[in-house]
Amino acid sequence: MERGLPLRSAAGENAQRLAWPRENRILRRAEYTACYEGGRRFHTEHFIVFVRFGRGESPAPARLGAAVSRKVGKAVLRNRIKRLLREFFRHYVRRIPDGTDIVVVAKKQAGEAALRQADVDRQLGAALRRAERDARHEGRQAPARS
RNA sequence: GGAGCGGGACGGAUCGUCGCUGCGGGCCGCAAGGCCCGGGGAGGAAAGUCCGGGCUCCGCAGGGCAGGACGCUGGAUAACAUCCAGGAGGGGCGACCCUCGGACAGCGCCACAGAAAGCAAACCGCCGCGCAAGCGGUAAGGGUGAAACGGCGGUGUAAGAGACCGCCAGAUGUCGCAGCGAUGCGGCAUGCUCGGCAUACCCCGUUCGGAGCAAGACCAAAUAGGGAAGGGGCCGGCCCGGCCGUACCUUCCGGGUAGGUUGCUUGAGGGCGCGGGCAACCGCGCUCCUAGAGGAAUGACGAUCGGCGCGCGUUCGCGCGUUACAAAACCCGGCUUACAGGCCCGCUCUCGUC
RNA sequence: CGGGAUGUGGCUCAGCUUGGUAGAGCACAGCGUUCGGGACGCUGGGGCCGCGCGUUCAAAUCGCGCCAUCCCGA
Repeated sequence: MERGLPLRSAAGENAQRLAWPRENRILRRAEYTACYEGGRRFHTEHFIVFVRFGRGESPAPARLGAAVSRKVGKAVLRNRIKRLLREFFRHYVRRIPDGTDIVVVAKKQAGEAALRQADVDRQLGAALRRAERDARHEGRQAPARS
């Protein structure tokens, strides 16, 4: 709440719920590509995070997309990493502005390390704070691009 | 006690908080949908995708060739490369394990060594004749090799040889008995003893149509159900044969969709009992319902108790570490591979004690 | 879901069809040449042929099962 991240609702009115329903997911390939090309990129120890503010549509909840390729590991491990990413998003979605798309790509090292939820929270939280700060620094409010 | 063989079943438990999903019920809403409650929610291999089927479409799924797969016998089964029972050969002290058509149908291969590697031959030898060179007779012995034309003993001979005899091993033919059969046991005859490799081609026998749930069906939306070029199309690759017929297919240009429902989980299904069968398995009766996602749900955090290992301790207990492999994607039957731990049953060998 | 290819010295590849000797180029080491280096010449070392089992007298080669990497089609 401090640190400048505004407290917004995830989807609809219920701001108290910590959920991750369908409209909060990035599904289409074109949306992923838009994030890769139009978003800011941040590297953490185990992930590459793309953040794109201000998607522009009127009902625009924040969304998350996870990309975990087969280089990372076998199916069980890949599923677990995706769930850890969703769990982070579920907890932090209230601090993310509406219309923000986040795509997280797992690096190969993510499979080799025994990740815990705390590790994911720390890395992605730091990346999001930097994205928010850079966006304010760049000019006006965060959703400046169109 | 130690070492081992075969088979079977399991593969953490409970609670709290926050989430996901589909089912049932209730409430709100014109609707899309939302909220609340209840009870479900990964595996023995879900894996690799190596076989076999079901199901769906190709109108029907025909004949031949090509190609693939399989390969002792009998049975089980929807089917199989699986399973059960048996046979033969090989390995192991043993429990037990492994392998399986055909080499007088053809085409081939057998390096090096060796005289000679497959049908006939003779390097050193041995024997006879000859002064010698050499000629002839031999295949017992030597040596080479993965493999060398049966083995042992005798008769015989110039020296030798199944040349002949006895026993043994094998081959071929034939007969009898047992068995559904693979095959086994036994008798007789022939001195026949002329190899191996088909997991290289091949031959014989059996078997196989193609695709695959992104199969397929329905609804909705969208576009001019557009233009150009080529090909008649379909029935696994080819041929025959058949069927359909102005549709269909391919490529390019320019556009438009790529949303929802269904298929989707009750099935060659699981458990128990009885009966048949050596068994695999089958039949009958009762009973149970046990994931259905869709860029893809079963997770995160915390607590307690377990299992195993190590240390302190050695009654209790305490601390630390560890708790595997691996994620359903239409569904079954198998195979193969991965796996922390422990559990049960039967059996073998060996050591010690009584 | 369906189909295909490749694993051989440090690197890039031959050899596999038709089984017996693993070879080439670059790289490496030594020597020569040069005042020295490069280039060049000569000599040399280096391989469990991805892993396991099988067939065979004998397997990089043939058969089966795994592992890894890469590429197509829907």
